[in-house]
Amino acid sequence: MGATKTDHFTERQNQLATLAKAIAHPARIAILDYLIKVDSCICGDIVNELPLAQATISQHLKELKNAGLIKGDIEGNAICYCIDENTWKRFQDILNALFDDYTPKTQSCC
Amino acid sequence: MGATKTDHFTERQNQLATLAKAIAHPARIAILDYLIKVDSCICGDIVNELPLAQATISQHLKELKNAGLIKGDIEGNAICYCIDENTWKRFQDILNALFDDYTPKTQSCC
DNA sequence: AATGTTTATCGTAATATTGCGATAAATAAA
DNA sequence: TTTATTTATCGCAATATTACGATAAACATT
Repeated sequence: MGATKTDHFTERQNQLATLAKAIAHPARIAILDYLIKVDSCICGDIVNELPLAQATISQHLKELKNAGLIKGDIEGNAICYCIDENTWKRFQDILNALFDDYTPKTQSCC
Repeated sequence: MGATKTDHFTERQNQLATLAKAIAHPARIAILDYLIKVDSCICGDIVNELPLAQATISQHLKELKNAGLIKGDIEGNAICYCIDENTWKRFQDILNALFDDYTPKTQSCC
């Protein structure tokens, strides 16, 4: 096997899993950190910021894009990346809902 | 290769990546959902709730436990699982910080 | 002691991820 | 047009993940 059985779970569970997987790698978090830090669309200087080969970073960018967390526009011979506000917000909402649902119990068996 | 270069990234980036990876699967989200829903420590009826084999669920539980998101106590011949409040809170804090850092830009190039 | 119940682990197979060099594709600059 | 610059993709190797049957381990029940 090795393939996740997505059809057995709810839409929300699958969505959250997909978004979480997108940030489940330090390099992709570093990319998002940088996108947030520079506070503007960046045109491909991520390669100089991270200790990874260009091909590897391009792949990570692709995964972030597939998950919808970032988007990119062509700008000359460079590409301009920035955070996708909508997906970002949805991600935040789903997580907030999850965290809100949990209330620490006073009487815990473990 | 195939192994992530954790040493090149910050402690926080690696921590967040590890926690995100723990919830980067619908089955593990379903487990957390259930743990939250029943609002008490559960003693192993997760197997009946999910459409997965017992061995598979045990493996997912182990991953959640390794990430620190849940903990389990032996209780007779069953095991009692519940959410680990501390890690759960830390996860929430790291994510909140990430989301707080981002402010949607009015002038976006993409 | 023998049997059942519950959870963990082992072994295995299928698939996914990570990383990078090489190369292609597209535009800019000369 | 030729040459750089920038990003994407291909192909490959190494490793990780997912899933499950079989089995072990631990305790409860009889």
